[in-house]
Amino acid sequence: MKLATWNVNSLTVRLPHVLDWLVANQPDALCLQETKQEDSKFPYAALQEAGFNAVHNGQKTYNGVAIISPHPIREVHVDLPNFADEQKRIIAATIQGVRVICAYIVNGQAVDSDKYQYKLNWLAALQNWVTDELKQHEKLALLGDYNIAPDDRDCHDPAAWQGQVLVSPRERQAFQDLIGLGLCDSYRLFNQEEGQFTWWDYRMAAFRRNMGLRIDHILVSDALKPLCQSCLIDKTPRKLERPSDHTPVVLTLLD
DNA sequence: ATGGCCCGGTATCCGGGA
Repeated sequence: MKLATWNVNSLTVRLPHVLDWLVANQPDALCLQETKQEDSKFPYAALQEAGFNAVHNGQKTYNGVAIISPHPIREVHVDLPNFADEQKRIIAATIQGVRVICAYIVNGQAVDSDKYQYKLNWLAALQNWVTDELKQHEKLALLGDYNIAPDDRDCHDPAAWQGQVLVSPRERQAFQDLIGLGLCDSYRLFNQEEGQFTWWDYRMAAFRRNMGLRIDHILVSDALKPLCQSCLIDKTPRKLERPSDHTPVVLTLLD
């Protein structure tokens, strides 16, 4: 089984890349973030033509999440319960017996901003909800754009980023709190290197210079951990014309 | 040569992303 996550930074712009990637990689589930479109604009027909079902929780201009799969998509859930939020950041579904949660975690902008506090509150609500989901679904994967680089290894210049949003101690603690639920960072099961990134700024030739962050993650429950075969960052789409600034992360599990 | 972006909206810049 192959699970993947990709922040596409507008599905309207990136649909050709997504379709090409789906055909080439044939994932069992692809989680998208930042579709930036209402449900009525979501390209169900184009995906169907390529052999994929999809569910979408979208809004105009901002945010928006989707799960795409060639299999039946069951038990669909949107948004965090007990957390009033206009922003569309969560969609979950059961696919081939695995609970797949697609999350677009808040960016936070700057540690002294209201958006940072919203990020921490949102993460606390996520923690509560995932706790409940784990009680109901032993095989669970939490995929998405976390907007958190968990460790200094996951940042191209830890000294320059010290204390900034995306690497701040409180955000990293929230990430570790998720790990504490019995999840693990599947990428780090296979690779301990620094300089392994999933996002590079569009500016400053950051991709060519590998000035990036590892902020897109696939966390898996204890029941899935022994089934993990590989977890890879696919830089191919980042090299295309008009790329997303994020690139896919792909986890392969034993069936 | 060390750095100069990209997206949507209804805009001819601005807010947001990270």
